[in-house]
Amino acid sequence: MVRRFRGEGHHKVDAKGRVSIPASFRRVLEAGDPEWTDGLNPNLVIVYGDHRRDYLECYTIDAINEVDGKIEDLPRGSIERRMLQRLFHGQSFPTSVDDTGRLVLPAKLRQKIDLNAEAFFIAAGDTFQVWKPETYEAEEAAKTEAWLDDLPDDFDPLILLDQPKGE
Amino acid sequence: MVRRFRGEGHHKVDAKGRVSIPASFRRVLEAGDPEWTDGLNPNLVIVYGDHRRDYLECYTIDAINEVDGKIEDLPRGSIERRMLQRLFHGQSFPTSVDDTGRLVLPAKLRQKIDLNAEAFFIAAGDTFQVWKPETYEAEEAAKTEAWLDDLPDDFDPLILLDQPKGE
DNA sequence: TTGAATTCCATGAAATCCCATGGCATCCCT
DNA sequence: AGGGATGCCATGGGATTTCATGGAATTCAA
Repeated sequence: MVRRFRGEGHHKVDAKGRVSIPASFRRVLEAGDPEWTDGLNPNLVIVYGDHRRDYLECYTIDAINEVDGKIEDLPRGSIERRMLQRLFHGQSFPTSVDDTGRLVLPAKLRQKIDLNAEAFFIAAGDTFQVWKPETYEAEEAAKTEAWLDDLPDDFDPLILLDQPKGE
Repeated sequence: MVRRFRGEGHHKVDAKGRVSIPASFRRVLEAGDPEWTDGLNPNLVIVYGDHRRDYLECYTIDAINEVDGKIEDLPRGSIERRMLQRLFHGQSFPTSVDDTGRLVLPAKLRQKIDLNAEAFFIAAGDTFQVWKPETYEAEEAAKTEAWLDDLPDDFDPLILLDQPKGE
C-alpha cells in the first residue's frame, strides 16, 4: 500500500516538544506498524545517532525490524555489529504518534539537534528525517547545490537511475 | 510485545548503590519476566563476568532462560559448557527491580566496575549494559571513533547492513 | 551492636493524558 | 451554484501521572 514516505513540510514545535507529523507520513507509519489497527496510534523508532549527526531519523516498525534482523546476522563481537547496535539500539528512542497526530520529542533530542520553534520534515525512502530548518538549509541544501553545480546545465538526474549497481 | 531494549541514559548512583533504571527498560524487564503481573517488581539477572569485563550485563528472565537452555544442550563435561556455566551461573547475580524502579547494586559489583556517582545504561539488543561513564567513553566511544576516522567523512553506517553474511 | 541492606515516605521536574479551537478542504443537498 | 455540514488538520492549555532522586526508619546478620 503506502510504503514509502514522500514530501516535506514545516511544523511548529511547542514548549513541550510536540510537533505535528506531516499527515501523509502518518499513513505510512500506520501501514508500517504490524500492530496497528484503525483507532490505534502507530509506533515508530527515532534514531538520533552520535554527536556527528544533526538530525533525527524516523523508522517505521517494519523498517526497524528489518534493520534489527540484519544486525543479528552479523557475527557476534564484530566491530561492525557493535557499531550498529550502538547506533540502532543505544542511540534510538522508541515512541508512538499521539492521538492528534503529533510526535513528542523529549528535551534531550531537541537539544541534540538544537530544535526550537520549528521543525523541518523530509521524506527519505522508507524513513523520514526531522531537521532544524536552519541546519537543513546550511548543510543539506548547500551540499546538493554544490554537487549539481559541478554538472552540465542540461544534466538530467534521471540518468542516475540507470547506472549499473552492485546489489 | 516490547521485546528489545532501546535507548541509553545516565543515572545517579547513591551511597547505598541504588540506581534508577531507564523507565523504558523497566517495561521490557516486566514483559520478559513470566512471573510478572501488574503491581509486582520484575526479576532480572546481572552477569558480571570475570576481571576482564568492566561493565554489567543485565538479562531478562526470558533471555537468561534461553541462554540456560543452550548451555544445557552442550555435552556434559565439555570445556565450553564449563566455561559458560562459570560465566552465567557463577559470575552472575539474580535480583529484581525495587518499587521505585531502581536497581540496588551490591558493593561488590560496584567495586568491580569502579562505579561511583553515576552510571551509564545502554541497550544492546535483548540485554542492556551498565557502565561507569568514564570507562564507556574511554573504551567504547574511543574505539568506534578511531574506527570511523579511517572511513570517508560521508560514510553511512547503513551500508554495513548489506554486507554479505559471515564477514 | 554496628555497619549494611531493606522498607517506606517525600518532592520537584518532566512526560502524558484529556480536552479545546480555528482553518481548510470536501461532500452533499436542494 | 450556494451554503451548510462534516471531518481532518495544526496547534494550544490545563490537569494528572510518572520519573529520578533523596532521606529516615527499620530489619539483618555476624
